[in-house]
Amino acid sequence: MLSKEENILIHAEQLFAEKGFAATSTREICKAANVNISMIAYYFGSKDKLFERIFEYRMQGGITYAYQVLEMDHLKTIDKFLLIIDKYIERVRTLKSFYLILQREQINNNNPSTQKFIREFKKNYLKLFQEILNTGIRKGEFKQTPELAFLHSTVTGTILTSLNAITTYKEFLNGGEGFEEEYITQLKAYLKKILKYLLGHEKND
Amino acid sequence: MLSKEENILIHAEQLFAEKGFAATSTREICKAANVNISMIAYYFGSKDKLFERIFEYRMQGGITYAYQVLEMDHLKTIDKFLLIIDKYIERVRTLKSFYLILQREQINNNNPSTQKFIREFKKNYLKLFQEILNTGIRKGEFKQTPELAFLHSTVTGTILTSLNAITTYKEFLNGGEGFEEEYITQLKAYLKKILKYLLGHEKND
Amino acid sequence: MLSKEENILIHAEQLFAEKGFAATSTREICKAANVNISMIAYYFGSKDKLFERIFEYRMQGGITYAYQVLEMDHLKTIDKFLLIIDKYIERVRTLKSFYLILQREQINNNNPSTQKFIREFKKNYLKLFQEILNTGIRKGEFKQTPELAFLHSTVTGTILTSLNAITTYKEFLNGGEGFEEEYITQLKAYLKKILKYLLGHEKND
Amino acid sequence: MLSKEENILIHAEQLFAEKGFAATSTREICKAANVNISMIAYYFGSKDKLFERIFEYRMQGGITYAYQVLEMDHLKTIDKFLLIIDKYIERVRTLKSFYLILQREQINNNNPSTQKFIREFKKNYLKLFQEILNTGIRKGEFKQTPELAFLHSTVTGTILTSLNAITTYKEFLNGGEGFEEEYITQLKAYLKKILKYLLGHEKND
DNA sequence: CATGAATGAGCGTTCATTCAT
DNA sequence: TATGAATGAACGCTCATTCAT
Repeated sequence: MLSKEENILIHAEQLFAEKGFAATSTREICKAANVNISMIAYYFGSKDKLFERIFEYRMQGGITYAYQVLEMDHLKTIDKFLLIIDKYIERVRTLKSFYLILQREQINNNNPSTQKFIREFKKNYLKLFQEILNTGIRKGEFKQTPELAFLHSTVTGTILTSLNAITTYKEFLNGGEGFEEEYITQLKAYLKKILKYLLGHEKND
Repeated sequence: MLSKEENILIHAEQLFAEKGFAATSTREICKAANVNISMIAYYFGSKDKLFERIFEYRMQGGITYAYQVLEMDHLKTIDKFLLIIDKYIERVRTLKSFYLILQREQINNNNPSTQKFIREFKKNYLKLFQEILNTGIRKGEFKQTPELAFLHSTVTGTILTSLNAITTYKEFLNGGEGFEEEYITQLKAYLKKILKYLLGHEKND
Repeated sequence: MLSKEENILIHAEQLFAEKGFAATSTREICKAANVNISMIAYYFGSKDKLFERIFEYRMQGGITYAYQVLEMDHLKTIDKFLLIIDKYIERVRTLKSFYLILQREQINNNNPSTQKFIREFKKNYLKLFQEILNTGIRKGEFKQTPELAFLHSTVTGTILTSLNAITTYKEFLNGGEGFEEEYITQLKAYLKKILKYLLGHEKND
Repeated sequence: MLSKEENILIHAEQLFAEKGFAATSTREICKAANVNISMIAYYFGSKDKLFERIFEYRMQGGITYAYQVLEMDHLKTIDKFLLIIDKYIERVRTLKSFYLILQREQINNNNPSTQKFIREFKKNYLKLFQEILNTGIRKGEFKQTPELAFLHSTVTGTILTSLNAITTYKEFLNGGEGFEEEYITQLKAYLKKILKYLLGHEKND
């Protein structure tokens, strides 16, 4: 059972994802959440702070799983990387609305308080990627490393773009029942292939 | 010399790019364009129609260059592809504001009239890519083709993500004077490498 | 030690004095009094009733001292009058906040319940003044009496205006330490002089 | 014929006078002035600025008449003073609403922008009074001068208090038709008497 | 003679748009 | 293919108050 506060948060997130922050009115959110118009001020202080709270709520613990994976000593570095990417894909799919907001905020640059979050978030991912590359190189598993910025752009760009456009692609390709799951499986395989190539990893599957 | 109408269009585009459609007021646009407050209604009918007009204005002839390239018979298919991508990168950089709007609108799904444009735009690119792949395969230049959706996601995702985040990357990498041009050159080389690999193209540079 | 109820009362009085009734929120009062937000409804019923209660609280026994003075048979009537005025000045200074509220309410005429209080209060003072004048005339101490309304206006008008503006005057006259006490002493002497003149009282000091 | 702007101004002044600034809503003002709810923002920018504009509108040229009187060389100083006071009384009666607002603002001290006006206004009056006193003394017409602050308090305090309370006094004194005009005449005579006494002026009427 | 979450009306203001010229 | 005054709906938010505990 959701608390009233979380209830507002979830509905706000969904509407912000669909329409954007400015185009979503507090009245709309409250109507969707079936709460009184003054509850946003009551629980969050303001519309802006509600927006920030969504970021706090969704970003906490976002990257911790990745570091747990890094410590799994029985795995090869490439598999750690692929596992982290799988996890990232799952996260984007689960927190679909939030990742739409996140992408939009990366395009905007007029909300200082969320920019701070996003910048930190992005730098954490860049550090993580760097660490993986270093490990792979040190262990002799990776023969080369591409420019970090481009590797990151390809991984996140491919994942987000392909997930965003899934319905367009489905339509273009006349996909039917079960399209999405098959699509995700293929996406993972596709990324695996690209990464192995980019990192100069020996092929063994 | 810009016509009054174009003058409004350009300023509107810039503001929409910076702040989003809903967060930009018509007053703001008119102030920026230094025109009377009722000029938007006068020239475009409404704020919504002004927005659509930006799409019409910027999207016309967007893909025609690509088809001219396709007809350059002296070029190898892979080089045609790379030329088209280079041209696309230039276009994104030149029409920076518009591509920010475009990306945001791809995330939104609440503006039917622009969705129509975007969907058409995207399908045109998918068709173009398909055509290139077919040609390359037919001529024996490409040994394999990845799933169209993923290829498209990687190309546009990598380009847009890396261009959007250029300042973040510059900061993260402590880049100085001339960073951007070097960055673009490297991006093109990086994409060339990935594409050649994905298409099973023989290495010759 | 103040009761919780009085605690609210005192803080409300101070805030109403500083900002006016309408501009002071119940939240503000409760915060200042460090009590729960529903305590005003609990103790007083409503914000309006709290305001009325301040009037009841401060006006009770306001004029009783004056009637005690009237019975001091060893005093000359003029001295009774001056004693009452001194006492009034002290009262205005002690209940500074309340007298600010009172003055403002005399200007307003949109609060029926406080208007009732004020009208009664003012009439009591007019009656008191009338009684003093009658006594003085009867005893042959006063040779003349000015129009009651004007006498009252001069006494209260001079006192309240000069006390309200004390900081402005201090600034205008470059007053230093001890300015206020000296100012009050002079004010009393000034009023004494005027009253003796207006009442045709023989000078003897 | 009033301009729309002045129309709003006059109705706002009246409502502010009756109920105070905070207790008067912009909707109320617009309803009274029979204009659209957004006209306040349109003409004045905000409710606060409308309030300030009332001050600018009413205070301009407030004291100029007094200085014209000062230059009437055929008049005795005491008559100049009395003429200025008569003019002041007329002004208070004509701009009744504004003087109610003014008095309330003198009690409040939480509106910096009007405080500035009022402080200046008051200091101008104090200077004027000072000038009159100096002239009277220099010419030998005045034998003494009371403390400026008290003289000012008595003059303005008596006038404003007696004018504010006119209905209360009328009620208390069972006044009928023509009460007010008679009351004003008596007030002027009363002030004349007090002033002559306070200034040590020879009696000649 | 207490609490604090919750309410809904109303606040000042901004919005895209319309209208008379 | 112009103007700017004017409109009324909607905005985010604050208000005094209520209600279940």
